[in-house]
Amino acid sequence: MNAIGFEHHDHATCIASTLRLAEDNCAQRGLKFTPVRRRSLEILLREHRAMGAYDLLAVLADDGHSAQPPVAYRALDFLVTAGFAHKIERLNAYIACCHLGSDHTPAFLICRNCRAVCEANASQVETRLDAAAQAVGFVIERTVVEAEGLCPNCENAA
Amino acid sequence: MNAIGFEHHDHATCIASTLRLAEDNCAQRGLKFTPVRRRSLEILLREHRAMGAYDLLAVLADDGHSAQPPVAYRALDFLVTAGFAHKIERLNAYIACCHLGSDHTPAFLICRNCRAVCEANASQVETRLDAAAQAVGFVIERTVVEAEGLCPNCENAA
DNA sequence: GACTGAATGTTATAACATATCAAGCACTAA
DNA sequence: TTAGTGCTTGATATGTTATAACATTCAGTC
Repeated sequence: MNAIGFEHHDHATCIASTLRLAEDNCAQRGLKFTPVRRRSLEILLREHRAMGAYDLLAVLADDGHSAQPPVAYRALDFLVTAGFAHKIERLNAYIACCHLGSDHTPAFLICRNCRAVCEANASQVETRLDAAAQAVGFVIERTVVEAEGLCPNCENAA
Repeated sequence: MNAIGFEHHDHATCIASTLRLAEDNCAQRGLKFTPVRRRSLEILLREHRAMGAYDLLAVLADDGHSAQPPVAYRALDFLVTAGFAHKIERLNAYIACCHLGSDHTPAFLICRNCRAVCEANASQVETRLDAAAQAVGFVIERTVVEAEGLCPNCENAA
């Protein structure tokens, strides 16, 4: 498991390189990485934890963008569809993907205290579920795996 | 995996016996299985798929109960806490538990077409996640496993 | 320049959820 | 028996998350 989310790292570099990755990725796929979309991803990356759509909207509004909900939801929809961000269902919130570019099935470890989110790999989990689903004739299209608890930092602080 | 949710079964008996189970369970644990709570569970069992809180509320209102949101949310909170119902995070909806009484870690197969939900067992899934979480020092308290796709019925109809 | 399609702006509203305080009701202990 | 205690319910208000619908702008291109 990769513990990005709970560990310290060079955040400025992480943001810059991810944005560049996203840019290249869009160019390759013919997607339009517009200012709002780019800025939204940047905000999510900077925050580095689950953000509500309205939290994002507030920051976008400070930038001078329109402050209407669809602005945020459209940007988020683009980012999630493109694979640049994920929705955390448990929190009704969104987070930048930290394995951008690689096709992956994420699982999330969500700290109930500080809202930090660690993106882990759920491919093994999905394999198991898939087998079970096949047994009853169910065709899985998308899987949500989210664990809620205490991250190392909050656990130690308690 | 148990395919309750996608298979036909004697529904009237299933409802009656589950209600009885819940009743006994409450008696044992000193919980109050009040009319609203009982009726809410009955409605969820009868529907047998994910229901929004406001869907439940509408039915309760038809019964003559107060039609204010807290009525539904309190009942749902009781049922979920008692283990008689589960929340489906992906849908912001609720479903009656079909393994009432046994301590279990549910996984859900959610049909995106008909909203039918099959409650499967996720204990293996959780074991894997737990190991991964321990590796980064995360303490899991609750796990959400939800797969979205097409149930056998809708798959065949397509 | 006019057409096309995608992106964005804007208004309105739907859908989901909780805070707060008052009132009722069952249990119990003096 | 009655006063107290705590849980349940009633009621009002509001907060939070999300989308429908339609107008406008803008880049690309014929």
